[in-house]
Amino acid sequence: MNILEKITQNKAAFSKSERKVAEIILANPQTAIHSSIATLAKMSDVSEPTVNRFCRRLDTKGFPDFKLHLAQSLANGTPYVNRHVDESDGPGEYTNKIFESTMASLEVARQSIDVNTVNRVVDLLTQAQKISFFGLGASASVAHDALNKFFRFNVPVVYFEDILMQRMSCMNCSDGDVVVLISHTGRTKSLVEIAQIARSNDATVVGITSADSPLSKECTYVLSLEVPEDTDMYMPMASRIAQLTLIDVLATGFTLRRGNKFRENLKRVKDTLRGSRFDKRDL
Amino acid sequence: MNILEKITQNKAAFSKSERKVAEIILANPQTAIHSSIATLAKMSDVSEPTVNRFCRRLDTKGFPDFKLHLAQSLANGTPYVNRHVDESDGPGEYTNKIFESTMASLEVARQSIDVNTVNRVVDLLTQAQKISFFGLGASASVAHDALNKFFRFNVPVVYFEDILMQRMSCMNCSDGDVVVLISHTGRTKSLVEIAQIARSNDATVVGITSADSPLSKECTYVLSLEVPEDTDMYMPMASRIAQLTLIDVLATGFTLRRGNKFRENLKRVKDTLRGSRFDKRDL
DNA sequence: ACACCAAATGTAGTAAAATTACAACTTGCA
DNA sequence: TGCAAGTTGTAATTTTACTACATTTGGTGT
Repeated sequence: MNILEKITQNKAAFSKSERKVAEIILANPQTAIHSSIATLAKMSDVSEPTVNRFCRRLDTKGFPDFKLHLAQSLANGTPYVNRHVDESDGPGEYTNKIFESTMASLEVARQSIDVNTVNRVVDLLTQAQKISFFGLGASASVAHDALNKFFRFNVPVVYFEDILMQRMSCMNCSDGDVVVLISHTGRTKSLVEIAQIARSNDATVVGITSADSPLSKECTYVLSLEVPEDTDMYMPMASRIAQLTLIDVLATGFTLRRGNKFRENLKRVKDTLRGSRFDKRDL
Repeated sequence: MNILEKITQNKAAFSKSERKVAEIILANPQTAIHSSIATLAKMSDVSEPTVNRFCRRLDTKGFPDFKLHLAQSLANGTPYVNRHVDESDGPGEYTNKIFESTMASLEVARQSIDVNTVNRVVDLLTQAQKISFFGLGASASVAHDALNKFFRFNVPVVYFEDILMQRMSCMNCSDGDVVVLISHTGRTKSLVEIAQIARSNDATVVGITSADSPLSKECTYVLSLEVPEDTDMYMPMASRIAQLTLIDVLATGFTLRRGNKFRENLKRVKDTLRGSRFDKRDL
C-alpha cells in the first residue's frame, strides 16, 4: 500500500512527536527522501531515534527502508489514486484528477481481467463467420469503436445503435456467429433480451460487462471488468475507457493469431510458386 | 527518466567492472534496492568504490541516491513504458502490454495538455447555443461518445457520422455555436474543410488534434494531445483513449461551471434511465 | 618489444549515517 | 503522592558510504 496514505490513516495512532514527523513528511515528501535522519529530525524538532521509531511503526525495517518506500510512493505513476473531483477544483486540478483516476481505473481493470477468457474469445473471434458489436447509451460508442477496429481486418462485422436493428440482426444469427454485447452495468433490459435472442439462434454471445449481472448470466463467455463504480457525479465513466482498452486487446489478439496463419499461408503460396520457376542453381 | 532503461542504454559506455554491476542490478533490481553497497559490491565481484562510481556515472549523487532512483523505477505503476507487443507474446503478455502502454500514453497526454486552453474551451461550451461533435473513422466513436456525455446536460448537441450531414450542419451555424472537431492526425481533408465552413459561418471551432496540423490551423482553439505515434502495427490507437479522457475533462469542467441547479438536472436524467434497467434488488 | 601514459580498479582510512541501549521525562491513575 | 506505562532524548556503537591514494591494466608510439 502507498505509504503516504498509510501515514495519513495511522495519524491517530501516532504519538505527539511521531505526528510532528508525519506532518513534515506529508508536507514535503520530496525533501524527505533526500534528507538524512538527522536533517529530518531537526526539521521535525524531534530526536533521531524518534524518526527511526516512526519508520518502524509503519512496518519498515528502518529509516533507509522507509525512504525507499516513500520514494516508491512518490514515483511517477504510483499516485494514481482515484481522486475525486470536487466543486472547488480549478481546471488544472480536475484535468489531472480525471487523467489520474482514469489511469487508476485502467490499472484495476487490468488486474481483474481473466486472461484465459480473453484467449478463448480471441479464438472464437478468429473463427467467427460474422461478428456483431452492440451496446446502448455510453457503451454504444464503444461498440462503434470496435466496429472500426475489426472492420480493418476484412471480417464481416456488424454494428447497430438501434434496438430493433440489433434484434433483427440477432434473429438472423446462426452457428458460427459471435455477438459481443457491451454494457457496464449489465442491467439494460433490451440488451439482455438481445443476448437471449442471439443464443437461441445458435450464436455465441460474449459479454463485456460486470460479473454476476443479469446480462452476464445470458452470455456464453463473460469478459468482466471490475472498474470502480462511478459513484461520484463528477466522475467520468472510466468503464468505457476500460472497455475500449479491452477491445484493443481483443483486436491485437486477433491480429496476432491471424498473422501467424497468414504467414503460413504466404509460405505455402511461395512453395507453390517454386514449381513454376527456375531454381537459383539452374541459372 | 527510468533509471533501469538508462542503465540498459548506457551499457556500452560502462567499463568492464561497471558492467558487472549493471548486470547484477538488472538481473535482480528488487534485491539491489535492499542491499548495502558492500553486499552489492561482493555480488558483482568488484570493489565498493566501483559501485559508487557506477552510481555517479548515472548522474546520481551516490549510492543511496541511486537506490532511491532505482526504487522509483521499480515502483508499482512506473514501468508503464510503451512496451510494444511482439509476435511471440501470449494472451497474458499482450493484455498487460496494451493496458500499460495505454496508461503510459495517458500520462504523456496529461502532461502535454494546456490547462488554459481547457479552461477557455469549457467557458465557450457553457455559453454555446449549440455544440457539434464531428470526427471521422476512429475519431467518429469519440465524437459519438461526446454526444452521449453532453446530451445529458440538456444542451443542444449535434453529432453526425456522415460528411454531407456534417457540412450541412456547419453551413447552418451561427454566432454562438461551437463546433468540436476530432482528428488524431489533423490531416483529414474533409474535416479541414468543415472547419473552414464552420468558421466562415461565425461558429467557434475547437480542434482536438495534434499541434501544427492542417486542421489545427483552421481552428479557433486547439486542444493538442501529444500522444506517442502509433507506429507499431499491433499498437492500438491510444490517441482515441486520450481524446475520450479529454472529453471527460471538458464535460467535468462543464458540470462544475454550471453549478448546483444544473446538477439536480443531471440526477433527474439518471433517475429516468432507471426504468429501462433491472434493479439491483431484482437479482 | 619496451616504456610510458591514461584509464580503471582496488585498499585502507575517514566521515557520515543509522541504530541500539539506556536514562530521563511525561502522563494518567490509584 | 507515587508508581507504572508509555514517550522522548542522549550518548555510544555499529553499520554504511565516501575519499584519497596506491596498484593494476590496457593501449600507443618509438
